[in-house]
Amino acid sequence: MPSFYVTTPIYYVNAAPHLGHAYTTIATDVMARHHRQRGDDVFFLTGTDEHGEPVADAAKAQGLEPKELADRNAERFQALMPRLEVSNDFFIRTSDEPHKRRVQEVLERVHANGHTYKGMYEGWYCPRCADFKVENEILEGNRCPIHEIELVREQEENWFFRLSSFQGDLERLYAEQPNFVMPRERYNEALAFIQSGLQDIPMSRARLTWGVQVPWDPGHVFYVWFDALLNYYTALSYARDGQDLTERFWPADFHIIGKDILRFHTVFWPAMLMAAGLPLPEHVFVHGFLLGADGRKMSKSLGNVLDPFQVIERWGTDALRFYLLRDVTFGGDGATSIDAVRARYEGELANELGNLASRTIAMIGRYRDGTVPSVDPDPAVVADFEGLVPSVSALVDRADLTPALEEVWRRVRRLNRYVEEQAPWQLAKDEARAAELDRVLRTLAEGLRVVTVLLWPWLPESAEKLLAALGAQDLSLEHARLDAARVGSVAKLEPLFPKHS
RNA sequence: GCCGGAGUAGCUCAGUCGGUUAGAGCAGCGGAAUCAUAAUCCGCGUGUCGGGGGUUCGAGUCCCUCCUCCGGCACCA
Repeated sequence: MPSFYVTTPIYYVNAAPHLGHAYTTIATDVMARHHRQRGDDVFFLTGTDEHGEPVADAAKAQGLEPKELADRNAERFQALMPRLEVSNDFFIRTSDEPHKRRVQEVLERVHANGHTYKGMYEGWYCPRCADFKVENEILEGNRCPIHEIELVREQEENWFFRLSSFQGDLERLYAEQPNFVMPRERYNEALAFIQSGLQDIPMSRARLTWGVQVPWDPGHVFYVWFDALLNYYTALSYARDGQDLTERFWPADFHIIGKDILRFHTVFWPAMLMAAGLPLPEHVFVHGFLLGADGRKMSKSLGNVLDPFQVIERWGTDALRFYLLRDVTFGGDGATSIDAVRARYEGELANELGNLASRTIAMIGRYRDGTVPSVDPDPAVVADFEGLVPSVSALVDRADLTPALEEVWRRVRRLNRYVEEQAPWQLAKDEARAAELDRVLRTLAEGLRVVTVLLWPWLPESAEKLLAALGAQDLSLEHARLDAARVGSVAKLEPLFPKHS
């Protein structure tokens, strides 16, 4: 049984969950569910990133300990998962003790392998924040973005990671594994960055305590990215009590990320693993940004933000999942709006799929008392479904989730067309054509079942409801064929995607 | 400035290695049907494929150049 290990980024607990978090998580969930249907041994990880200065600062501002703030916000992210119908196998928090111990082990190895050194970091420092500021956040006149006071030039002794020494190895990795970073344009972007020359990066902070302690120099904590990236590796060691899943699942098949964190995942992360002597993930897939209806970046001040919870309340979680992966090609940027959600919901989920289910079940009920005739399906439709499963699988393997969905949806449309072509209500009037009607109903029942099984990763809730009505709950792709004859009798079903809600 | 991306029908976009008359969905107009959540199905597009130049028997698809827009430019998570 092939294993499949897929991850979302871990979400920084300084912000509240929003559409962007939902988007990445849903996409990753679709991949995980699809692989489970294939019978793969799947592990799907998500979680929260909790260390670092922003959390420490925010906690201080609210009069809390960092851990208290992290607990509070991590809970909100954990609560998000069931609301999105997300089927993660574990939820990691970087404040977990086993995570911290494992981070120390791995980075101790990086240190022992000679990839670190003590150096001097010099930068603009805010005495009030007790922290360094980076060039692009500094205000005009060299002032702190928070306190607006003048910054001073200061130095701090830090541990550095010899990123520069991995330039050749990284270039080789990119040459040998052209699918290490996908899609192509992101590969180009990452490679261009590598080729432009890599500098060593600080890997510890001396002035901060909210983090993972550097084992060989306890006055320091690791810079948060070193601790955060390692979650993908550490989680496997303690996600299941008394079991270490590392051998079974490492290296990861896919890290799904947004383009805002490209550099960390496509450059620092593989270098870090190389330095620790660990195998590298197969693929980092970088998706785009969801934009406002006006095609601009979503922002509260522009008022163009799509609220995922509003969508869920009005149309349900499946509608959100479907919309996000249907209307915006996964990988690229795309505009989003509540009107577009409604259009997809009514035009496709309700009118096409929902109505196909209603008319199919109703006709089997009306003409055959709810029992699907035991005859062979129509060869013409069988032919149109030929190769569907392999082609969807191949697309999901490349994280082409939008074309994969389109591939299935074409069959939904095919079935509605089939109803019109055959006009079962005409056949029903003529006893002599009973065999034809039998075949049409069988074809529709199985066709509906097959598309529903294939749609399950995108529409888990509705698909399960529909399959229950068809009395065929088997989700495995092995039986996603028209001739599998799984549907025996059908049960009445309320509209799957009601309108006016 | 440098790097990456985008510019294709009213709207949103797809176009893999360059190859038959450039596609889909939506919206619009016309029609058919009545099993169904009045849901479906069929028909209807004279698009300078951002501008210009080049390579080629042949370019939306490769090269050069220009224009417009978006994003990134490392110690911010």
